[in-house]
Amino acid sequence: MTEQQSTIGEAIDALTRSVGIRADAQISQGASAASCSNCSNARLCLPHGLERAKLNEFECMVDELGPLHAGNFVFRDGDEFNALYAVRAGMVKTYTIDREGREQITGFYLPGELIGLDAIHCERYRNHALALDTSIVCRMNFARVQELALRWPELQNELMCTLSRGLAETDKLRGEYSADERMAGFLVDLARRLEQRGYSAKRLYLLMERRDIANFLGMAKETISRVLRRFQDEGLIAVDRREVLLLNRERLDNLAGAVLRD
Amino acid sequence: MTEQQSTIGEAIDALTRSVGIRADAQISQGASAASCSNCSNARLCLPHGLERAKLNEFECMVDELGPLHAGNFVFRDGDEFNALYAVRAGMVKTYTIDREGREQITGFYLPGELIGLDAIHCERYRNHALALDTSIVCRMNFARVQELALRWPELQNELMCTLSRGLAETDKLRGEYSADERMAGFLVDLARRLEQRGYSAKRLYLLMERRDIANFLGMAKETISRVLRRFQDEGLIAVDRREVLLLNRERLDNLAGAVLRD
DNA sequence: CGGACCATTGAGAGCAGTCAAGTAGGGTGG
DNA sequence: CCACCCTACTTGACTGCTCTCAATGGTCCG
Repeated sequence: MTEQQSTIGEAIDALTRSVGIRADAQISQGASAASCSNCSNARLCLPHGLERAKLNEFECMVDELGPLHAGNFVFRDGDEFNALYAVRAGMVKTYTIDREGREQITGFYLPGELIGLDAIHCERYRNHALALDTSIVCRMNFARVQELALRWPELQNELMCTLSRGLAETDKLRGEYSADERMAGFLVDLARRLEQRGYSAKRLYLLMERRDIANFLGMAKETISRVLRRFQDEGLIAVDRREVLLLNRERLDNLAGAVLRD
Repeated sequence: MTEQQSTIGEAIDALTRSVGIRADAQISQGASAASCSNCSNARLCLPHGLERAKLNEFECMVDELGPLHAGNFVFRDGDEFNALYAVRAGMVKTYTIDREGREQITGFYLPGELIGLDAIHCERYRNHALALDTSIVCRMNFARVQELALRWPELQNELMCTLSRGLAETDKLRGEYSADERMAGFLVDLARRLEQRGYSAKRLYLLMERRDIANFLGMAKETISRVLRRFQDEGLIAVDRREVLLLNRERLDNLAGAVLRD
């Protein structure tokens, strides 16, 4: 692995160094005890709102996995469900493969976001989860999470709020939107989430390929190209391969408004 | 209100009679203590899995509201969130109105299904909930549900499973499907849910108008008409206004397969 | 009977998909 | 270091599905 080009990639390198893991280590997907107390994502993640003592107890049941490299799986569709995963660094995409072999991307996950919530109600994961870049994830045994949630009202509440937020999010994507609206919605949503995590809200590095974005948004990859080009011609953004600069956030927000409904 | 024409309507009448409420009462939207122990939806609803003693305690905090008439609101977008609602009888649709005044339907709810889950993470309901037919709903104070969920692991689990199931459901609707696939998906989904509740899986009475179905599925109402007609011409269904007979379930399941992903 | 509302049907337009060709990096091997 | 290839991306031409607009038909009411 050579120099990282992405802001996210750079951040991962910094992070992995800080926890004493070399991002370019060969096959080191070992598990080690996590430290939620020191994690900068804690306020966005499941243990959000836990007081110090509880946080210390909570992190005992969290294992840090990684570094995963681009293309490594966190879990696969059909695997037995027994843990939620939180992204600690990097980016993970989830997707299913239907009977006809067609891929359907269900989400892109940033640090602090939980993966596997949709598997709680059955015993198996319902999609593949794949690292898009060098990533670290935290495994949280769900049975133990549930035990703690019985003892700590704030944890129970956080879990339910996270699930509820997920429902509200996906509700937004109903309805028919133009390619422009979808694309703007995607960019603005990503920018906001990155901003929450302390990254630049103006400069996005898309770790996924156009085909993935297209699939996620329900359009053809050629349309992604065309829309990005038009956005660029209109001065909304500047595109250089996978790097996107948001130049006119106001108009983008406006376009995205229909989709994101805020 | 004259003779009910729908199977659901008839069932509601029967039900409302059985609980001593006249369905055609004028403005009787009073609340009364509910009886989950005697409710035929219990196995599909939140108290699913609770033993007798707990069920008795659970139902103490449940209020039955109704009968609501078609067009009555259960709650409105922006109302303070403090309770989940379960449909006891009838059908409820939920929808939002965006800044431009456009309606976006987010769901149709059958007996035993929970409304308001997406509001848990904020203090306010995020959409309007409106009875499509004479309906009875059960109000469950959420703070008290949470208290009970702390004491009863099976209730906590049921809540999380319900939320998780909701996430998995909405994930299915991602992706781009043809008008035919969407329509078939809608019909098959409805048939399955009615079947679970003991209604005919072959004969559907659509309580909502074409415009609502169109909106929900992200298509034009004219397209709904055209697809239904074509389905009829091809012998898949028989349509008489809002009544739909499913004649070739296998081919419908097949068409729906892409959308429902089973 | 007339009005309101919903649904159907037809004609035409447009957005986005498909197919196909061309471009550009990035990586690999000689 | 260069030639080559592979993959991702872009761009163009054409097609087609579904939308929009508009007129008509049905049903339920008063």
